[in-house]
Amino acid sequence: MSEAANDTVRLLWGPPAKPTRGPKPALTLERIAAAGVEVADAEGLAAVSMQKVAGLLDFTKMSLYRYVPGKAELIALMVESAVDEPPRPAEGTGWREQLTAWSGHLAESFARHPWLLDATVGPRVVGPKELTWLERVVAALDGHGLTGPERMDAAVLLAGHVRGIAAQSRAAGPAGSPEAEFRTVFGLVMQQHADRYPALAAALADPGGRDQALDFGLERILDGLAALIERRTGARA
Amino acid sequence: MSEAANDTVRLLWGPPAKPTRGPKPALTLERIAAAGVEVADAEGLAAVSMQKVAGLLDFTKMSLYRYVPGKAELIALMVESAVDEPPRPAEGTGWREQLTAWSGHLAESFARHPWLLDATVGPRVVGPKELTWLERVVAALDGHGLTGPERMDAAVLLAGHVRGIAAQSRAAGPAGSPEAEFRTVFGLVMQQHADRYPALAAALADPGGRDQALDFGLERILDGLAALIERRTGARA
DNA sequence: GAAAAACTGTGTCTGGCAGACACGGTTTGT
DNA sequence: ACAAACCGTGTCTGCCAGACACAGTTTTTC
Repeated sequence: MSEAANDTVRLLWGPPAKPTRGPKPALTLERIAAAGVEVADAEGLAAVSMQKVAGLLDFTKMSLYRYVPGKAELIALMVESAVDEPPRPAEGTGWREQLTAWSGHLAESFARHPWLLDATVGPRVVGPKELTWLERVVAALDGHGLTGPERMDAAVLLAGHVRGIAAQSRAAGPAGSPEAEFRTVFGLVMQQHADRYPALAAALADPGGRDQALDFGLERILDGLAALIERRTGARA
Repeated sequence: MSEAANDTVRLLWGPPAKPTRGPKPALTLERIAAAGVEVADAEGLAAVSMQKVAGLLDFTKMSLYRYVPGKAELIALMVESAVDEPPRPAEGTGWREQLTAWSGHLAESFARHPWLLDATVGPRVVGPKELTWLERVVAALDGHGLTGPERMDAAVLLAGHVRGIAAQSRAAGPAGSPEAEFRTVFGLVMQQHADRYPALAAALADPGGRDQALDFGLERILDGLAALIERRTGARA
Protein backbone atom coordinates (compact mmCIF):
# COMPACT_ATOMS: atom_id res chain seq x y z
CA MET A 1 0.00 0.00 0.00
CA SER A 2 1.30 3.45 -0.87
CA GLU A 3 2.35 5.67 1.97
CA ALA A 4 -0.20 8.33 1.10
CA ALA A 5 -3.14 5.95 1.31
CA ASN A 6 -1.70 4.40 4.44
CA ASP A 7 -1.39 7.78 6.12
CA THR A 8 -4.92 8.70 5.21
CA VAL A 9 -6.27 5.44 6.58
CA ARG A 10 -4.40 5.97 9.82
CA LEU A 11 -5.77 9.48 10.16
CA LEU A 12 -9.36 8.52 9.44
CA TRP A 13 -9.53 5.11 11.03
CA GLY A 14 -6.63 4.99 13.45
CA PRO A 15 -6.62 5.59 17.19
CA PRO A 16 -7.51 9.11 18.27
CA ALA A 17 -4.20 9.89 20.01
CA LYS A 18 -0.90 8.37 21.07
CA PRO A 19 1.04 9.74 24.06
CA THR A 20 4.66 10.34 23.20
CA ARG A 21 7.75 12.17 24.30
CA GLY A 22 8.36 15.79 23.15
CA PRO A 23 6.23 18.85 23.88
CA LYS A 24 2.48 18.55 23.94
CA PRO A 25 0.85 19.30 20.61
CA ALA A 26 -0.96 22.61 20.69
CA LEU A 27 -3.44 21.58 18.02
CA THR A 28 -5.73 18.64 17.38
CA LEU A 29 -6.90 17.06 14.18
CA GLU A 30 -10.42 18.04 15.10
CA ARG A 31 -9.59 21.74 15.42
CA ILE A 32 -7.65 21.69 12.15
CA ALA A 33 -10.46 19.95 10.31
CA ALA A 34 -13.00 22.37 11.78
CA ALA A 35 -10.94 25.34 10.63
CA GLY A 36 -10.74 23.87 7.15
CA VAL A 37 -14.49 23.34 7.11
CA GLU A 38 -14.98 26.93 8.17
CA VAL A 39 -12.90 28.21 5.28
CA ALA A 40 -14.59 25.90 2.78
CA ASP A 41 -18.08 26.83 3.98
CA ALA A 42 -17.32 30.51 3.65
CA GLU A 43 -15.26 30.66 0.48
CA GLY A 44 -15.43 27.28 -1.19
CA LEU A 45 -13.01 24.39 -1.40
CA ALA A 46 -10.68 26.20 -3.76
CA ALA A 47 -10.01 28.80 -1.07
CA VAL A 48 -8.78 26.17 1.36
CA SER A 49 -5.02 26.49 1.62
CA MET A 50 -2.57 25.55 4.30
CA GLN A 51 -1.93 29.24 4.79
CA LYS A 52 -5.54 30.16 5.42
CA VAL A 53 -6.36 27.23 7.63
CA ALA A 54 -3.26 27.78 9.73
CA GLY A 55 -3.92 31.51 9.88
CA LEU A 56 -7.41 30.89 11.20
CA LEU A 57 -5.83 28.98 14.08
CA ASP A 58 -3.10 31.56 14.61
CA PHE A 59 -0.36 29.18 13.60
CA THR A 60 2.07 29.05 10.74
CA LYS A 61 1.44 26.98 7.68
CA MET A 62 4.26 24.57 8.39
CA SER A 63 2.97 23.62 11.81
CA LEU A 64 0.01 21.92 10.15
CA TYR A 65 2.37 19.48 8.51
CA ARG A 66 3.16 18.12 11.98
CA TYR A 67 -0.40 16.84 12.11
CA VAL A 68 -1.31 16.16 8.51
CA PRO A 69 0.95 14.76 5.77
CA GLY A 70 -0.47 17.02 3.09
CA LYS A 71 -3.42 18.87 1.75
CA ALA A 72 -5.21 15.78 0.44
CA GLU A 73 -5.30 14.32 3.92
CA LEU A 74 -6.54 17.60 5.34
CA ILE A 75 -9.46 17.54 2.95
CA ALA A 76 -10.21 13.92 3.83
CA LEU A 77 -10.43 15.00 7.46
CA MET A 78 -12.65 17.91 6.52
CA VAL A 79 -15.05 15.63 4.69
CA GLU A 80 -15.26 13.22 7.58
CA SER A 81 -15.80 16.15 9.92
CA ALA A 82 -18.45 17.89 7.86
CA VAL A 83 -20.58 14.93 6.86
CA ASP A 84 -23.55 14.32 9.14
CA GLU A 85 -24.39 11.15 10.96
CA PRO A 86 -26.87 9.21 8.83
CA PRO A 87 -30.35 9.15 10.34
CA ARG A 88 -31.20 6.22 12.56
CA PRO A 89 -34.01 4.28 10.90
CA ALA A 90 -37.20 4.70 12.93
CA GLU A 91 -38.72 1.57 14.40
CA GLY A 92 -41.01 -0.39 12.14
CA THR A 93 -40.46 1.63 9.00
CA GLY A 94 -40.17 -0.14 5.69
CA TRP A 95 -37.27 0.06 3.29
CA ARG A 96 -39.00 2.69 1.22
CA GLU A 97 -39.46 5.13 4.09
CA GLN A 98 -35.92 4.50 5.30
CA LEU A 99 -34.41 5.25 1.92
CA THR A 100 -36.54 8.36 1.54
CA ALA A 101 -35.36 9.70 4.88
CA TRP A 102 -31.79 8.74 4.02
CA SER A 103 -31.90 10.66 0.76
CA GLY A 104 -33.37 13.75 2.37
CA HIS A 105 -30.73 13.85 5.06
CA LEU A 106 -27.92 13.31 2.61
CA ALA A 107 -29.25 16.13 0.46
CA GLU A 108 -29.21 18.35 3.52
CA SER A 109 -25.57 17.52 4.14
CA PHE A 110 -24.70 18.62 0.64
CA ALA A 111 -26.80 21.75 1.03
CA ARG A 112 -25.03 22.71 4.25
CA HIS A 113 -21.57 22.07 2.78
CA PRO A 114 -21.71 22.47 -0.99
CA TRP A 115 -17.94 21.98 -1.27
CA LEU A 116 -18.50 18.33 -0.34
CA LEU A 117 -19.39 17.88 -3.99
CA ASP A 118 -15.92 19.01 -5.00
CA ALA A 119 -14.16 17.18 -2.21
CA THR A 120 -15.69 13.81 -2.97
CA VAL A 121 -14.92 13.44 -6.66
CA GLY A 122 -12.17 11.09 -7.59
CA PRO A 123 -10.51 8.11 -5.97
CA ARG A 124 -9.96 8.52 -2.27
CA VAL A 125 -10.11 6.83 1.09
CA VAL A 126 -13.53 7.01 2.74
CA GLY A 127 -13.92 7.57 6.46
CA PRO A 128 -16.02 5.80 9.06
CA LYS A 129 -18.93 8.22 9.07
CA GLU A 130 -19.10 8.24 5.30
CA LEU A 131 -19.14 4.47 5.23
CA THR A 132 -21.99 4.42 7.70
CA TRP A 133 -24.18 6.09 5.09
CA LEU A 134 -23.51 3.24 2.72
CA GLU A 135 -24.15 0.70 5.45
CA ARG A 136 -27.58 2.13 6.14
CA VAL A 137 -28.79 1.84 2.57
CA VAL A 138 -27.61 -1.70 2.26
CA ALA A 139 -29.14 -2.58 5.62
CA ALA A 140 -32.48 -1.06 4.63
CA LEU A 141 -32.59 -3.33 1.60
CA ASP A 142 -31.66 -6.47 3.50
CA GLY A 143 -34.09 -9.35 3.28
CA HIS A 144 -36.02 -8.32 0.21
CA GLY A 145 -34.61 -10.77 -2.25
CA LEU A 146 -31.84 -8.62 -3.66
CA THR A 147 -28.35 -10.04 -4.06
CA GLY A 148 -25.40 -8.37 -2.36
CA PRO A 149 -24.14 -6.71 -5.52
CA GLU A 150 -27.66 -5.52 -6.27
CA ARG A 151 -27.94 -3.88 -2.88
CA MET A 152 -24.61 -2.15 -3.49
CA ASP A 153 -25.73 -1.03 -6.90
CA ALA A 154 -28.92 0.34 -5.46
CA ALA A 155 -26.89 2.33 -2.93
CA VAL A 156 -24.74 3.80 -5.66
CA LEU A 157 -27.86 4.63 -7.61
CA LEU A 158 -29.42 6.51 -4.73
CA ALA A 159 -26.24 8.32 -3.76
CA GLY A 160 -25.64 9.31 -7.35
CA HIS A 161 -29.08 10.79 -7.61
CA VAL A 162 -28.77 12.85 -4.45
CA ARG A 163 -25.39 14.05 -5.63
CA GLY A 164 -26.76 15.06 -8.98
CA ILE A 165 -29.58 17.00 -7.40
CA ALA A 166 -27.21 18.69 -5.00
CA ALA A 167 -24.97 19.70 -7.88
CA GLN A 168 -27.92 21.06 -9.77
CA SER A 169 -29.32 23.10 -6.93
CA ARG A 170 -25.90 24.48 -6.13
CA ALA A 171 -25.45 25.50 -9.75
CA ALA A 172 -28.78 27.28 -9.67
CA GLY A 173 -28.05 28.94 -6.36
CA PRO A 174 -30.40 31.09 -4.31
CA ALA A 175 -31.88 34.16 -5.98
CA GLY A 176 -29.41 37.01 -6.06
CA SER A 177 -26.42 34.76 -5.53
CA PRO A 178 -23.50 34.86 -7.94
CA GLU A 179 -24.46 31.40 -9.15
CA ALA A 180 -27.91 32.60 -10.10
CA GLU A 181 -26.30 34.39 -13.00
CA PHE A 182 -25.69 31.11 -14.74
CA ARG A 183 -29.41 30.55 -14.75
CA THR A 184 -29.90 33.89 -16.47
CA VAL A 185 -27.17 33.09 -18.97
CA PHE A 186 -28.76 29.73 -19.62
CA GLY A 187 -32.10 31.39 -20.23
CA LEU A 188 -30.63 33.83 -22.71
CA VAL A 189 -28.75 31.14 -24.59
CA MET A 190 -31.84 28.96 -24.79
CA GLN A 191 -33.86 31.90 -26.02
CA GLN A 192 -31.39 32.55 -28.82
CA HIS A 193 -31.05 28.93 -29.86
CA ALA A 194 -34.53 27.59 -29.22
CA ASP A 195 -34.65 26.25 -32.76
CA ARG A 196 -31.71 23.96 -32.15
CA TYR A 197 -33.23 22.56 -28.98
CA PRO A 198 -36.97 22.36 -29.60
CA ALA A 199 -37.80 19.66 -27.06
CA LEU A 200 -35.76 21.40 -24.41
CA ALA A 201 -37.37 24.76 -25.13
CA ALA A 202 -40.81 23.21 -24.93
CA ALA A 203 -40.04 21.48 -21.64
CA LEU A 204 -38.74 24.71 -20.15
CA ALA A 205 -41.74 26.70 -21.36
CA ASP A 206 -44.13 24.25 -19.73
CA PRO A 207 -44.91 25.55 -16.25
CA GLY A 208 -45.23 23.34 -13.22
CA GLY A 209 -44.01 23.20 -9.66
CA ARG A 210 -40.24 23.30 -9.66
CA ASP A 211 -37.77 22.08 -7.08
CA GLN A 212 -39.32 18.66 -7.19
CA ALA A 213 -36.25 17.15 -8.80
CA LEU A 214 -35.05 15.31 -5.72
CA ASP A 215 -38.42 13.76 -5.02
CA PHE A 216 -39.20 13.05 -8.64
CA GLY A 217 -36.06 11.03 -9.20
CA LEU A 218 -36.34 9.39 -5.82
CA GLU A 219 -39.89 8.19 -6.49
CA ARG A 220 -38.86 6.77 -9.86
CA ILE A 221 -35.92 4.94 -8.33
CA LEU A 222 -37.99 3.59 -5.47
CA ASP A 223 -40.76 2.52 -7.84
CA GLY A 224 -38.17 0.71 -9.91
CA LEU A 225 -36.73 -0.99 -6.83
CA ALA A 226 -40.21 -1.90 -5.65
CA ALA A 227 -40.94 -3.58 -8.96
CA LEU A 228 -37.77 -5.63 -8.70
CA ILE A 229 -38.44 -6.58 -5.09
CA GLU A 230 -41.97 -7.61 -5.94
CA ARG A 231 -40.72 -9.78 -8.77
CA ARG A 232 -38.10 -11.39 -6.54
CA THR A 233 -40.18 -12.04 -3.47
CA GLY A 234 -43.14 -13.09 -5.59
CA ALA A 235 -41.05 -15.60 -7.47
CA ARG A 236 -39.58 -17.14 -4.37
CA ALA A 237 -42.64 -17.11 -2.12
CA MET B 1 -24.13 39.55 -16.83
CA SER B 2 -20.59 39.25 -15.51
CA GLU B 3 -17.76 39.56 -18.00
CA ALA B 4 -16.45 36.10 -17.25
CA ALA B 5 -19.74 34.39 -18.08
CA ASN B 6 -20.14 36.62 -21.08
CA ASP B 7 -16.71 35.68 -22.41
CA THR B 8 -17.39 32.02 -21.93
CA VAL B 9 -20.69 32.24 -23.77
CA ARG B 10 -19.01 34.03 -26.65
CA LEU B 11 -16.30 31.40 -26.85
CA LEU B 12 -18.69 28.46 -26.73
CA TRP B 13 -21.65 29.86 -28.63
CA GLY B 14 -20.24 32.76 -30.62
CA PRO B 15 -19.20 32.88 -34.27
CA PRO B 16 -16.19 30.73 -35.16
CA ALA B 17 -13.94 33.59 -36.31
CA LYS B 18 -13.84 37.27 -37.12
CA PRO B 19 -11.36 38.72 -39.64
CA THR B 20 -9.49 41.67 -38.24
CA ARG B 21 -6.45 43.81 -38.76
CA GLY B 22 -3.11 42.80 -37.15
CA PRO B 23 -1.06 39.67 -37.81
CA LYS B 24 -2.83 36.39 -38.44
CA PRO B 25 -3.29 34.32 -35.32
CA ALA B 26 -0.98 31.33 -35.33
CA LEU B 27 -3.29 29.26 -33.17
CA THR B 28 -6.94 28.34 -33.14
CA LEU B 29 -9.31 27.64 -30.27
CA GLU B 30 -9.65 24.12 -31.61
CA ARG B 31 -5.93 23.39 -31.45
CA ILE B 32 -5.67 24.88 -27.98
CA ALA B 33 -8.62 22.87 -26.72
CA ALA B 34 -7.22 19.71 -28.29
CA ALA B 35 -3.87 20.27 -26.60
CA GLY B 36 -5.63 20.74 -23.28
CA VAL B 37 -7.58 17.54 -23.80
CA GLU B 38 -4.35 15.73 -24.60
CA VAL B 39 -2.79 16.83 -21.34
CA ALA B 40 -5.90 16.01 -19.32
CA ASP B 41 -6.27 12.58 -20.91
CA ALA B 42 -2.67 11.73 -20.14
CA GLU B 43 -2.16 13.25 -16.71
CA GLY B 44 -5.54 14.33 -15.40
CA LEU B 45 -7.24 17.66 -15.12
CA ALA B 46 -5.01 18.84 -12.29
CA ALA B 47 -2.01 18.63 -14.61
CA VAL B 48 -3.58 21.04 -17.07
CA SER B 49 -1.77 24.34 -16.76
CA MET B 50 -1.29 27.21 -19.16
CA GLN B 51 2.40 26.33 -19.21
CA LYS B 52 1.90 22.74 -20.23
CA VAL B 53 -0.78 23.39 -22.81
CA ALA B 54 1.24 26.17 -24.39
CA GLY B 55 4.39 24.08 -24.29
CA LEU B 56 2.64 21.27 -26.13
CA LEU B 57 1.92 23.74 -28.92
CA ASP B 58 5.43 25.22 -28.80
CA PHE B 59 4.20 28.59 -27.64
CA THR B 60 4.61 30.58 -24.49
CA LYS B 61 2.05 30.57 -21.77
CA MET B 62 1.09 34.20 -22.31
CA SER B 63 0.21 33.71 -25.93
CA LEU B 64 -2.74 31.57 -24.88
CA TYR B 65 -4.26 34.55 -23.16
CA ARG B 66 -4.70 36.13 -26.60
CA TYR B 67 -7.24 33.42 -27.33
CA VAL B 68 -8.72 32.56 -23.99
CA PRO B 69 -9.50 34.93 -21.11
CA GLY B 70 -8.36 32.47 -18.46
CA LYS B 71 -8.03 28.92 -17.38
CA ALA B 72 -11.72 28.43 -16.62
CA GLU B 73 -12.61 29.27 -20.20
CA LEU B 74 -9.93 26.93 -21.48
CA ILE B 75 -11.47 24.10 -19.52
CA ALA B 76 -14.91 24.97 -20.83
CA LEU B 77 -13.52 24.65 -24.35
CA MET B 78 -11.88 21.37 -23.46
CA VAL B 79 -15.16 19.95 -22.21
CA GLU B 80 -17.01 21.01 -25.31
CA SER B 81 -14.24 19.54 -27.43
CA ALA B 82 -13.99 16.23 -25.60
CA VAL B 83 -17.65 15.41 -25.21
CA ASP B 84 -19.05 13.19 -27.93
CA GLU B 85 -22.02 13.89 -30.14
CA PRO B 86 -25.05 12.23 -28.57
CA PRO B 87 -26.26 9.22 -30.56
CA ARG B 88 -28.94 9.88 -33.15
CA PRO B 89 -32.03 7.94 -32.11
CA ALA B 90 -32.61 5.08 -34.51
CA GLU B 91 -35.86 5.12 -36.47
CA GLY B 92 -38.84 3.63 -34.78
CA THR B 93 -37.24 2.99 -31.41
CA GLY B 94 -39.19 3.68 -28.26
CA TRP B 95 -38.20 5.98 -25.45
CA ARG B 96 -36.79 3.17 -23.41
CA GLU B 97 -34.35 2.03 -26.09
CA GLN B 98 -33.37 5.60 -26.83
CA LEU B 99 -32.57 6.35 -23.22
CA THR B 100 -30.64 3.12 -22.86
CA ALA B 101 -28.48 3.97 -25.86
CA TRP B 102 -28.07 7.51 -24.60
CA SER B 103 -26.83 6.32 -21.22
CA GLY B 104 -24.40 3.88 -22.73
CA HIS B 105 -22.86 6.48 -24.99
CA LEU B 106 -22.60 9.03 -22.22
CA ALA B 107 -20.88 6.47 -20.03
CA GLU B 108 -18.39 5.87 -22.83
CA SER B 109 -17.64 9.58 -22.99
CA PHE B 110 -16.80 9.59 -19.32
CA ALA B 111 -14.73 6.45 -19.71
CA ARG B 112 -12.72 7.98 -22.54
CA HIS B 113 -12.13 11.23 -20.66
CA PRO B 114 -12.35 10.60 -16.94
CA TRP B 115 -11.36 14.18 -16.18
CA LEU B 116 -14.77 15.26 -17.50
CA LEU B 117 -16.04 14.31 -14.06
CA ASP B 118 -13.78 16.90 -12.47
CA ALA B 119 -14.35 19.50 -15.14
CA THR B 120 -18.14 19.43 -14.90
CA VAL B 121 -18.67 19.94 -11.20
CA GLY B 122 -19.88 23.31 -10.12
CA PRO B 123 -21.71 26.17 -11.74
CA ARG B 124 -20.61 26.84 -15.29
CA VAL B 125 -21.72 27.68 -18.79
CA VAL B 126 -22.66 24.67 -20.87
CA GLY B 127 -21.78 24.44 -24.55
CA PRO B 128 -23.85 23.49 -27.58
CA LYS B 129 -22.78 19.86 -27.77
CA GLU B 130 -23.36 19.34 -24.09
CA LEU B 131 -26.80 20.84 -24.38
CA THR B 132 -27.63 18.49 -27.21
CA TRP B 133 -27.34 15.59 -24.80
CA LEU B 134 -30.00 17.15 -22.63
CA GLU B 135 -32.17 17.85 -25.66
CA ARG B 136 -32.11 14.21 -26.69
CA VAL B 137 -33.35 12.90 -23.37
CA VAL B 138 -36.18 15.39 -23.23
CA ALA B 139 -37.09 14.68 -26.84
CA ALA B 140 -37.15 10.94 -26.20
CA LEU B 141 -39.68 11.47 -23.44
CA ASP B 142 -41.92 13.77 -25.48
CA GLY B 143 -45.49 12.70 -25.91
CA HIS B 144 -45.77 10.24 -23.03
CA GLY B 145 -47.79 12.31 -20.64
CA LEU B 146 -44.95 13.82 -18.65
CA THR B 147 -44.93 17.54 -17.89
CA GLY B 148 -42.01 19.68 -18.98
CA PRO B 149 -40.44 19.86 -15.54
CA GLU B 150 -40.86 16.13 -15.17
CA ARG B 151 -39.01 15.52 -18.41
CA MET B 152 -36.22 17.78 -17.17
CA ASP B 153 -36.11 15.99 -13.84
CA ALA B 154 -35.92 12.66 -15.63
CA ALA B 155 -32.96 13.93 -17.64
CA VAL B 156 -31.16 15.04 -14.48
CA LEU B 157 -31.91 11.68 -12.95
CA LEU B 158 -30.41 9.76 -15.83
CA ALA B 159 -27.39 12.01 -16.17
CA GLY B 160 -26.76 11.81 -12.45
CA HIS B 161 -26.80 8.06 -12.55
CA VAL B 162 -24.35 7.79 -15.43
CA ARG B 163 -22.10 10.27 -13.67
CA GLY B 164 -22.21 8.31 -10.46
CA ILE B 165 -21.33 5.10 -12.23
CA ALA B 166 -18.51 6.79 -14.11
CA ALA B 167 -17.12 8.15 -10.85
CA GLN B 168 -17.31 4.72 -9.27
CA SER B 169 -15.61 2.89 -12.08
CA ARG B 170 -12.90 5.50 -12.25
CA ALA B 171 -12.32 5.18 -8.52
CA ALA B 172 -11.99 1.43 -8.91
CA GLY B 173 -9.71 1.69 -11.91
CA PRO B 174 -8.41 -1.13 -14.05
CA ALA B 175 -6.41 -3.84 -12.33
CA GLY B 176 -2.87 -2.75 -11.64
CA SER B 177 -3.68 0.93 -11.95
CA PRO B 178 -2.78 3.32 -9.14
CA GLU B 179 -6.49 3.73 -8.44
CA ALA B 180 -6.89 0.02 -7.88
CA GLU B 181 -5.03 0.49 -4.63
CA PHE B 182 -8.02 2.21 -3.12
CA ARG B 183 -9.99 -0.95 -3.69
CA THR B 184 -7.38 -2.89 -1.76
CA VAL B 185 -7.40 -0.34 1.01
CA PHE B 186 -11.18 -0.46 1.11
CA GLY B 187 -11.06 -4.23 1.39
CA LEU B 188 -8.61 -4.11 4.27
CA VAL B 189 -10.59 -1.49 6.13
CA MET B 190 -13.82 -3.43 5.69
CA GLN B 191 -12.09 -6.58 6.90
CA GLN B 192 -10.94 -4.86 10.07
CA HIS B 193 -14.24 -3.17 10.80
CA ALA B 194 -16.73 -5.72 9.54
CA ASP B 195 -18.52 -5.62 12.88
CA ARG B 196 -19.36 -1.95 12.50
CA TYR B 197 -20.77 -2.48 9.01
CA PRO B 198 -22.49 -5.85 9.08
CA ALA B 199 -24.92 -5.27 6.21
CA LEU B 200 -22.15 -3.89 4.04
CA ALA B 201 -19.85 -6.77 4.83
CA ALA B 202 -22.58 -9.25 4.00
CA ALA B 203 -23.37 -7.56 0.71
CA LEU B 204 -19.72 -7.55 -0.27
CA ALA B 205 -19.26 -11.19 0.68
CA ASP B 206 -22.18 -12.22 -1.50
CA PRO B 207 -20.82 -13.14 -4.92
CA GLY B 208 -22.53 -12.25 -8.16
CA GLY B 209 -21.67 -10.74 -11.50
CA ARG B 210 -20.09 -7.37 -10.95
CA ASP B 211 -19.84 -4.38 -13.25
CA GLN B 212 -23.58 -4.41 -13.70
CA ALA B 213 -24.00 -1.16 -11.80
CA LEU B 214 -24.77 0.96 -14.85
CA ASP B 215 -27.40 -1.41 -16.15
CA PHE B 216 -28.87 -2.16 -12.77
CA GLY B 217 -29.55 1.48 -11.96
CA LEU B 218 -30.66 2.19 -15.48
CA GLU B 219 -33.25 -0.58 -15.43
CA ARG B 220 -34.62 0.61 -12.10
CA ILE B 221 -34.92 4.17 -13.38
CA LEU B 222 -36.54 3.10 -16.61
CA ASP B 223 -38.95 0.81 -14.76
CA GLY B 224 -39.86 3.71 -12.54
CA LEU B 225 -40.40 5.98 -15.51
CA ALA B 226 -42.40 3.31 -17.26
CA ALA B 227 -44.70 3.01 -14.25
CA LEU B 228 -45.27 6.76 -14.25
CA ILE B 229 -45.88 6.87 -17.99
CA GLU B 230 -48.31 4.01 -17.75
CA ARG B 231 -50.21 5.76 -15.00
CA ARG B 232 -50.33 9.00 -16.98
CA THR B 233 -51.29 7.67 -20.34
CA GLY B 234 -53.70 5.16 -18.81
CA ALA B 235 -55.42 7.91 -16.85
CA ARG B 236 -55.83 10.13 -19.86
CA ALA B 237 -56.65 7.51 -22.49
C1' DG C 1 19.63 14.12 38.84
C1' DA C 2 21.76 14.47 34.18
C1' DA C 3 22.16 13.40 29.49
C1' DA C 4 20.08 11.75 25.40
C1' DA C 5 16.20 11.07 22.48
C1' DA C 6 12.08 12.56 20.40
C1' DC C 7 8.92 15.77 19.25
C1' DT C 8 7.11 20.69 18.53
C1' DG C 9 6.60 25.08 16.10
C1' DT C 10 9.01 27.99 12.93
C1' DG C 11 11.96 30.51 9.17
C1' DT C 12 13.80 29.89 4.88
C1' DC C 13 13.99 28.09 0.30
C1' DT C 14 12.52 25.91 -4.15
C1' DG C 15 9.54 25.11 -7.90
C1' DG C 16 5.14 25.72 -9.99
C1' DC C 17 1.00 28.23 -10.89
C1' DA C 18 -2.38 32.25 -12.74
C1' DG C 19 -2.47 36.45 -14.38
C1' DA C 20 -1.16 41.83 -15.13
C1' DC C 21 1.36 44.67 -17.98
C1' DA C 22 4.44 46.74 -21.20
C1' DC C 23 6.98 46.22 -25.43
C1' DG C 24 8.56 45.38 -30.25
C1' DG C 25 7.17 43.42 -34.54
C1' DT C 26 3.50 42.56 -38.10
C1' DT C 27 -0.54 43.21 -40.81
C1' DT C 28 -4.37 45.84 -42.59
C1' DG C 29 -7.42 49.81 -43.40
C1' DT C 30 -7.40 54.67 -44.64
C1' DA D 1 2.66 56.31 -46.32
C1' DC D 2 0.94 56.08 -42.01
C1' DA D 3 -1.63 54.94 -38.14
C1' DA D 4 -4.43 51.67 -35.79
C1' DA D 5 -5.03 47.16 -34.28
C1' DC D 6 -3.38 42.94 -33.06
C1' DC D 7 0.11 39.13 -32.21
C1' DG D 8 3.66 36.75 -29.44
C1' DT D 9 6.74 37.48 -25.75
C1' DG D 10 9.59 38.81 -21.39
C1' DT D 11 9.13 40.37 -16.99
C1' DC D 12 6.88 40.91 -12.64
C1' DT D 13 3.73 40.01 -8.62
C1' DG D 14 1.44 37.16 -5.52
C1' DC D 15 -0.18 32.71 -4.00
C1' DC D 16 0.46 27.92 -3.35
C1' DA D 17 2.51 23.07 -1.67
C1' DG D 18 6.08 21.14 0.34
C1' DA D 19 11.38 20.07 1.73
C1' DC D 20 14.58 20.99 5.13
C1' DA D 21 17.19 22.66 8.94
C1' DC D 22 17.02 24.67 13.47
C1' DA D 23 16.10 25.94 18.30
C1' DG D 24 13.30 25.02 22.18
C1' DT D 25 10.67 21.66 25.16
C1' DT D 26 9.40 17.42 27.29
C1' DT D 27 10.05 12.63 28.36
C1' DT D 28 12.70 8.60 28.80
C1' DT D 29 16.79 6.26 30.24
C1' DC D 30 20.95 5.65 32.69
